[in-house]
Amino acid sequence: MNDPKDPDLSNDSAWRELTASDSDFFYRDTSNILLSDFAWNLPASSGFTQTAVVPSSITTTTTSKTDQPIPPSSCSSSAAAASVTVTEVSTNFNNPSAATSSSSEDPTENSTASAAQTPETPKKEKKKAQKRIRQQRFAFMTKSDVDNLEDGYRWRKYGQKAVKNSQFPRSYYRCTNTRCTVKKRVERSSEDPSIVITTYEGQHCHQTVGFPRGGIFPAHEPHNFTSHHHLPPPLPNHYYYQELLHQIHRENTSLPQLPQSTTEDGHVAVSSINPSEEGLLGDIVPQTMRNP
DNA sequence: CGTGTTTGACCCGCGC
DNA sequence: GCGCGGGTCAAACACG
Repeated sequence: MNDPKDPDLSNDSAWRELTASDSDFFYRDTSNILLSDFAWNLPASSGFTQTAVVPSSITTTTTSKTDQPIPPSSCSSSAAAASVTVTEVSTNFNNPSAATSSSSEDPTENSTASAAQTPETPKKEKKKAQKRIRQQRFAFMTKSDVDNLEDGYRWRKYGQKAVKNSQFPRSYYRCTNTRCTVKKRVERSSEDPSIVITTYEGQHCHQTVGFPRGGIFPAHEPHNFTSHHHLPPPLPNHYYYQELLHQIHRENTSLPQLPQSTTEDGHVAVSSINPSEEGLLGDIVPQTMRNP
């Protein structure tokens, strides 16, 4: 609110990392990293051209110099070919507020609150019983001309609100899976209308439903994440981030040539992440997830 | 008819 | 306590 760039992010404890600076937004100006890398599936047909990822527990700054278009429906190949350059990743997985929100709050509460409602339940009582839960959130800043980016999940719009200090309304979506409590908000940046800020809240308890052409992870690429889809819904959210970074690492190491550069703000681009470097992955990627 | 969107009303948290 | 603003609900509506 005090920051016109993200008007409402500052008043939410979940956004403390995000609002520290602009770089906290994982804004990838020209990169081709796909949301599929983070268990979100974004086909090129969705119309987006540039993406950014903001796990609320990760502070990341990136730079990349590729302008190649995103190949449609080829998440794995495009991801492998993507020029992913991680310049700075500071892990905050020990964020007390984040840990609290994920561990002590029952993600099913939102859905059960409505599912358990009987038709004769007075509206007020419903509302009272329904505690407003904040789950961990992360946002994508996406340069796109379409608001609702396709990410492999089906979303049902349940609200739209005008946002103060922004000329663009904010749309509210929730996953159409009745047992899934994931929500997302979509709004355009008031500063740069070409940028769509998509904020995800919660974790999907199911796989993607919409894409016959791929899903989250390609079948030919065995992935640790798939094996964890059997887990109950309330996965620790940082698992996504672990996976995120793991993906980035794998992609980087698979790249024959990686750009190295120094960002404008002085961050030195790191073209690969050595899993042996405990400084980063030691904190966030379990040994079992690392490549030998 | 099923599914998704629109939109006004309502609720809630927070700052003053 | 009050007002503001964000978030949600739910009826009406649109669409395939």
